[in-house]
Amino acid sequence: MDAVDQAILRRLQRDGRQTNRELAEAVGIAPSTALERTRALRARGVITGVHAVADLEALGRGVQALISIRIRPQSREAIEAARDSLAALPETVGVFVVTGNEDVLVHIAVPSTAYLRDFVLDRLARRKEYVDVRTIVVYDHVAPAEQTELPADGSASGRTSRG
Amino acid sequence: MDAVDQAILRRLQRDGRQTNRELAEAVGIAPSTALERTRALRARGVITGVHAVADLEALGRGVQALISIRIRPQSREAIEAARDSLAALPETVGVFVVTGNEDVLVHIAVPSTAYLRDFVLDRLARRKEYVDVRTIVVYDHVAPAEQTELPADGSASGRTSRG
DNA sequence: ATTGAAATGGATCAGGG
DNA sequence: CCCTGATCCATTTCAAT
Repeated sequence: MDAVDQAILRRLQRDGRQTNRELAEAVGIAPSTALERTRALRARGVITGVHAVADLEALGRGVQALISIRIRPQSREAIEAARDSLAALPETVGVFVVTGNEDVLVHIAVPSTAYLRDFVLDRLARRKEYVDVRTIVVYDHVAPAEQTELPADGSASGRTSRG
Repeated sequence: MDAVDQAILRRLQRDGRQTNRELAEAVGIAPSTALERTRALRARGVITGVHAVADLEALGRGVQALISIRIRPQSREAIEAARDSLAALPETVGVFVVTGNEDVLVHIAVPSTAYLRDFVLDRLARRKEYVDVRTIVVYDHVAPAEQTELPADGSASGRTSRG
């Protein structure tokens, strides 16, 4: 990942549909080179895909929630099964498998609070393998499109050690 | 949003770089029509953008966490300022503004647990306006690319009322 | 690893159903 | 609102550096 790769990645995260020519000109290389670099980023698994993003409000899903769940039994199999089954629901935006008091956190977006209630009560709380189902309403969710490599050292201001 | 719009949205969420021709053939309309439909989806705000997605592991950021924070004062201004300031950090993958005991939940991805420690202690816990900073490690995070409209009624199996 | 040029194929628009 | 067909332009390949 040299500076050119980083610039390409940054620009494609911002706009995944810009033409290869624009991209090449913006980063100062020939179109054929830009194409090869971009392909290499894909081949190395740095770029996993290019996706259109839909606005959840525009889809009539203006109510968002995070639902924490403990899975029983607390085995790898049960937790992975829960993760996949929850991720497959059309209401689901994301699933986190986490440490702490809960095992998974499900981010969902639904049309209304009535829908939210039915979803939680009828589809989650009823399952014997999901216990301690707790709902947190999400007022707002922002997700920066640009994800970059990080400098090795995270402390921009003030380290633990001084020497 | 008729069936054609939904099919277009679904396919562009899966692959935002497929050609307009492929798209048109897949959904069974002419390329010019597909172009117009796609533009309309953008114009209506259903499609907000097309973005390349980077693999956090490949970026050397294999350690993820969710950090819950209470904001003080608990005013709109303070919470929105915190949200924007947290979203602007290069470590941040997403920020949730939530109900409950905490005000915001920050999803971050960093290179190591040492980095995580420094980030939490030096960059968050030091701020007087962030109180009750709690870290949950994320073992796994999945986010389905496809987000669709939902049927008006969420209870696929078993309703509260019967008649 | 990068480039320039040639050919293949897609985006786009006008005109008509 | 949708399609057909023509033009223009981007993508892609490849030989050479």
